[in-house]
Amino acid sequence: MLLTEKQKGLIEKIGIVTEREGMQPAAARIVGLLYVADNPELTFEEIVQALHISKSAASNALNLLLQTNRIEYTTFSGDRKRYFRIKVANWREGFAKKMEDMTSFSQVLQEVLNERNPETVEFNKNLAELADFLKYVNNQLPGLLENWEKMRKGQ
Amino acid sequence: MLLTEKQKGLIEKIGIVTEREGMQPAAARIVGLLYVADNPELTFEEIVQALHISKSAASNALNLLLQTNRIEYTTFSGDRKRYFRIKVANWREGFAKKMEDMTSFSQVLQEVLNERNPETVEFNKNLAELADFLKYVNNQLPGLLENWEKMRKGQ
DNA sequence: AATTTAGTTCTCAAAATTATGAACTAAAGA
DNA sequence: TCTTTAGTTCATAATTTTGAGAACTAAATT
Repeated sequence: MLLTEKQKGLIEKIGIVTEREGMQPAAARIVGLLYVADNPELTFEEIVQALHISKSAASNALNLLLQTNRIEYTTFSGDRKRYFRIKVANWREGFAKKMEDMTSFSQVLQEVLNERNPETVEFNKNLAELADFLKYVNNQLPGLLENWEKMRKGQ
Repeated sequence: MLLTEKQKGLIEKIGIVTEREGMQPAAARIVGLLYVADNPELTFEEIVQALHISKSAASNALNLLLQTNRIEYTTFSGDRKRYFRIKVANWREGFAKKMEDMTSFSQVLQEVLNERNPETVEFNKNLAELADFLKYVNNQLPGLLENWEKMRKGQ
């Protein structure tokens, strides 16, 4: 596979963002590659060769990405290879996941609040505010998604 | 400082969330401690003792947290100690930061889109959708914050 | 049955991250 | 000026993470 310098740069950029989200380096590069490559369906070998990583690194990273639902693959009859691709149509799920994380953090804050020394009034007030805001955002986000869908259709 | 089992558990929970956000372990536990401790203003030594970490670990972690604007400290005249506390009133800033991250990812996706093979129509469509949604959410979130403030005042 | 091949697993090494403890600094107080 | 103390820095140790390469597996092909 041929990658332009521009493409390599973008893979790096996406890789860095994805790493910051907690992905390991090899997996993060694979994500970048699958976003950028001319053909969005790549085989195991193409990935290994494009990123200059070992088969074991590729195998581990691909399985991790499959487990975390960030990629998927298809096969074709009479061809043993798997064709991996980013689940880009899947971003709604990823979005939902982030919301869950937020909710659960809000709940931890609520728990903290229940345990807190009641004498630290100002501090507790701020904490309660934060917990409440997180809850609010969480409630509002699904509506935001709906509105966006509507707006799209409207156009 | 005396910590109940419940408090220790909460420090751990917050620590794990904070680590997942990219903080190093010691810093993440300090964050947890400052949320949970009865007194939300702790000295260097109290932190060292409460978390059983070395002075150097505490020093590094506290400076990291100061730099990233997650904590601050006050001093009192005639007392050389610094009293560290979570910038919990500061969550709006943290929120803004997350939004920026989102925007910049949306921009990377836009760049990817500009470079993409135009023949992969479906893929490109999904990508464009994602980029557009991120942009949309970004535009809407400030209004969400405003509405929340209004709602608060209204109550 | 032997071979090819897509991918996995295992062992181990390299690299990066994190933490320790001791020595040090600098301001304050005696 | 000597001592105390809050915090820093440095060398280095421990731990974790990551990746390589070779051996292996299992299905398909010959």
